[in-house]
Amino acid sequence: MPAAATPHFSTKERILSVAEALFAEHGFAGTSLRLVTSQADVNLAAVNYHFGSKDNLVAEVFRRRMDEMSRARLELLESARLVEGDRLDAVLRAFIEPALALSLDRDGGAAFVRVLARAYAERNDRLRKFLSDNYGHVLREFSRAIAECMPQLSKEALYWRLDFLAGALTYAMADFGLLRRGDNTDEKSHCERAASELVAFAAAGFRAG
Amino acid sequence: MPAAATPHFSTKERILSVAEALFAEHGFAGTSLRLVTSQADVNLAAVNYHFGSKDNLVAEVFRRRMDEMSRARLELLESARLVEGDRLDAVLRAFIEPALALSLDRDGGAAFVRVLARAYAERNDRLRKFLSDNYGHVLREFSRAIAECMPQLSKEALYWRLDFLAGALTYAMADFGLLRRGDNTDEKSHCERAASELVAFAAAGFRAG
DNA sequence: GTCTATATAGAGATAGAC
DNA sequence: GTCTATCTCTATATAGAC
Repeated sequence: MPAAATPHFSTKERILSVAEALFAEHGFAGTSLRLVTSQADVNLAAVNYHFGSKDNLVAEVFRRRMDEMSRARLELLESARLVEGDRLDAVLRAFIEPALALSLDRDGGAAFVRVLARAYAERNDRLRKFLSDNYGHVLREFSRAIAECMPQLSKEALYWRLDFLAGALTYAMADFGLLRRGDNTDEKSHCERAASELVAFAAAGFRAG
Repeated sequence: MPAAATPHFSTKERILSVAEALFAEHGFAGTSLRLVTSQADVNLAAVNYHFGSKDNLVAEVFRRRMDEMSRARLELLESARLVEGDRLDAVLRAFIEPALALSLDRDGGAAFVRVLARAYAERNDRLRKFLSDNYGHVLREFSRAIAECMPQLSKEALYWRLDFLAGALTYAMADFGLLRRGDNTDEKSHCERAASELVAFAAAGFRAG
């Protein structure tokens, strides 16, 4: 499963894929470059050659997935704006489904969802600034779109509920649940169930009170 | 603010308080024992003397808060069972408010809420087993209580919604939001607002569809 | 119970040959 | 672009004096 088994990818790509999987499993600080390079079957010095530093490697792991996910979210959001009548469900699906798509992606997307959850927990200022600078506008777009669906909702309540949604989405997609679930369902239907449950849960939550 | 300023506490207590704050900020792997001992103003060897290992120190940081929080949750849950009519709001408050109380606690409880969020993101098997073994029964009690409030809800939907609640609670309490909020509210009302918003959001979510 | 000193290992980063 | 070798720093853990 590590990229060592796919030698047709460049050294740089192999490093990124292996780093993503290891960051998901051990965190950023808990993943050494030695572990990354040995699993990627490249030389230890290759990380610094291609990325300059461990911090830059972390940022590149994010950029590779977030650009695509943000594009997908904004595109679906545009479609949702065309929905007649009550658009809240469509807007929420536009936020949730690209994350679902990632977590169904064979090529490491599932690991990246866990990396995202790690990033939330990190107080690392450089990482937070990188994410906020590069992808904060996506959250702001959704904030605006939901506000248009729910004009009677106060700005504070809207922000809280967006936070609740982001937290629930990240946890559920990263499969951090502490209660055990039956293992007789395959990953695909598991994730699709999660997405539709979350859309229903969040839509009701946004419409509350 | 670090416990170095409170020398009336034992070495062991000072280590626990400082470790909690540093784990919240830098994570478990990102926090070295050297940083802990220097900020706690104790000798480097003291950690191994009092706790045996870094892993045991992590576990003790959890035990110190989780025992109390779990007791409070279960006690409030018992009270909620006495509520006439629709108990869902009371049950959810029993789950949410002890976390709120922690995050308002002056003596490091606020840091611990972030440590909890870290624990979710950790795939560390020892830590997950420790938490599941020692505190899993609390979640199971809440699962049962909510099922009693919502007998028409399928078991799968119940588990998903509990996951969404846990995720939303952890994120909101740990203040991980990426959208910026006004800073003109003090911490206490900020947290109380979070709790009441979350109770309303989650109650509507559980009642959905 | 607390200290110094150190054993042992592993980290990130870089220089310079190829 | 990739390698070996190594610098420098830091980590956890422990032994043994006080």
